[in-house]
Amino acid sequence: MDKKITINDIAAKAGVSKTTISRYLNDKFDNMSKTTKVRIEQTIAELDYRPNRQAQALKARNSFLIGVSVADISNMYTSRLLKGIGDYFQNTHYQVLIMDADDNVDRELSNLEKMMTEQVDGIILQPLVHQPDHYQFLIDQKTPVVQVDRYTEPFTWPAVVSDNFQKSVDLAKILKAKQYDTIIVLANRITGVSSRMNRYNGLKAGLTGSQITVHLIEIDDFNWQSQLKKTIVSYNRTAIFALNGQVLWSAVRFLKTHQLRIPEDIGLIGYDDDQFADMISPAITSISQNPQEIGRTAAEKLNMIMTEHALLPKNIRIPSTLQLRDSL
Amino acid sequence: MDKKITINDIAAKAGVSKTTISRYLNDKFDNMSKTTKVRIEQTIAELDYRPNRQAQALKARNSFLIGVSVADISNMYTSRLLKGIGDYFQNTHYQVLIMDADDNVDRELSNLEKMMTEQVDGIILQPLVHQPDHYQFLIDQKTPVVQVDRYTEPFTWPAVVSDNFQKSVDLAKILKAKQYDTIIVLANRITGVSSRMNRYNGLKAGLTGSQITVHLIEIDDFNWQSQLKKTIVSYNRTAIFALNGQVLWSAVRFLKTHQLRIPEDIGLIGYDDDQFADMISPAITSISQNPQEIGRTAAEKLNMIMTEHALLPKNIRIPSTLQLRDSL
DNA sequence: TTGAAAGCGCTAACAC
DNA sequence: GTGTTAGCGCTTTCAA
Repeated sequence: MDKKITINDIAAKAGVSKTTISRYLNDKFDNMSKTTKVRIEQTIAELDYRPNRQAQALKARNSFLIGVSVADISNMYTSRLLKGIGDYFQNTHYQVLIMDADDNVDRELSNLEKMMTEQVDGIILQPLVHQPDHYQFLIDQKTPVVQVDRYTEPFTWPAVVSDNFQKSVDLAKILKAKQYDTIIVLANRITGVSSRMNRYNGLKAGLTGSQITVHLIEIDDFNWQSQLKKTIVSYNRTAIFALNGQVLWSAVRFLKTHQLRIPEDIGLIGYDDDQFADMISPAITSISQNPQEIGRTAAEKLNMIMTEHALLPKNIRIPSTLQLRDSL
Repeated sequence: MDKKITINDIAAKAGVSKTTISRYLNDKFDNMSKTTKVRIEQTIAELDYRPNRQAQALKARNSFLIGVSVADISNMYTSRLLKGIGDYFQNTHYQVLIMDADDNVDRELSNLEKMMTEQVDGIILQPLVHQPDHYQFLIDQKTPVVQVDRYTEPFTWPAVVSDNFQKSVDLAKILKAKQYDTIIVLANRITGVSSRMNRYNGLKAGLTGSQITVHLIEIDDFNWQSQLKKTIVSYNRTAIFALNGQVLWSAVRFLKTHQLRIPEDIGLIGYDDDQFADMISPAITSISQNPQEIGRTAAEKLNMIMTEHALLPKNIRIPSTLQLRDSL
């Protein structure tokens, strides 16, 4: 690698002091002669000089780095979330440092530690843990944080989330109208994940007063398949509510394996993955979130906190939409 | 935000010079008294001090930052690629700066410029453009680069890719055995994208000597649907070869809309998205890549170049697998 | 076993 | 209109 060109090289070559170069770099042309400006411009172009961001950051005492901690980078929800975040920061002077917790609490913590040593100016966090004191060091450092998809409780940082509870209440109405007697909620471990809890609790809330029973089955349990089978055979009209895209596809695969017909033998409704949900027969009724908008909004809010010390509401809810198709 | 704790604060509180603190931070305990070490340890814990990476980077003259430029962050291939890259660098002292070109050449260039000002130590690039001189400034700066998924030509940087050409040759054999008379290759614009070119050319190469004709239809063309329809009706036994996951699903949707049965009316084979490919009826035969391994390997190779100035082969091919299902 | 001092690339207060 | 100088937080040489 060549020796890097620095501000001193430019100053020497252009025959001015580095202060003047710095002024040029920061658009302070008020008191700069046309000739100087042009000469600096040429020199920079000639030497293909780029100011060193580390040095600028050191001086400015902030890094212009944003940390983004996601639960698992390898699913569609996350991809679209990151698209939204990236689109927003694209037009700012912030760079985005994305870290994947891989659904591992220790790794998440280690990632957040790394972000702190990188001096990130703010963090967008999809928390793995529900208790905010787990993130005590972030609180202590007073780092600006915006949560996405889920939140910790009691309130610590604002969160941009889907309208999970309300949409499940809406869903409950439909389920009642369709005369189901049992709903099986199929999910990853829901304890401590606010989005999943809200979907589950919303459904139960919407169902109160009806005769419909709700069973929760977590696919992290080794015997979820036998649990599921047992529950299905015990009731007449059953529907499965799959709390996210990956679980939805596990459910579809399960029903296919056991040759259960949708919706004749069993109803099915899922979250996410709507681009595939209408691809199979029958098309799956699903609740479609807007992760890109969640990401964009979270980025915008974080920027507001960082630049204007804005005070935000606890929750900002981005609407999702219930896509009625043929599986209920 | 509180005043940040610096090495000086620790030095003052621990009653030693910052040199000693620096030694502690860099594990240089050879000549350090036990007492000093313990006192420093306590002071750091007490003040919750974290060394400033910008300052370290400035001094060390490298940033320990890796730039990753992806064509489009919002698809499964990319997610899994990033998972692999992240997993590798997780255990190093490098951080990963991911930037999304959003399939936009200008934005890609702007992203790469930003990476350079961030002083990244190396770049993993999924190039949008085939001509290396488009990336001339990276060449001039002698930045270590490893390409993924695609490559520029003539040779400039090593690339970690799927065995695209060979797998298409294999596919051609199957297509011949199944007595198709026409293959429609459905793709995004293939010019300048080496992976797509290799899939297309591999198919043609494998088909030479047979009577089978090959049609290329690019779904970026506004009238691709009518082109596709026209081509299908002109032949007897036609199969569609969809060159990536997104195109595959466009094809499935098209066939569904036009009520064409797979494989009776038309054969179908696709790339990627194998987790959904066996979900629909009939299950779709597809070529399944290993993007996570591509990412991991690229990261590893880049690290080798950066640390040992390793010389790498032009191409490192990660095997993909042909998943025979029911759509041919 | 430890410290003083210089310097990484940049910015900004102050001077002229 | 431009330059001198100090300093951001850290590492490292040289000296003690």
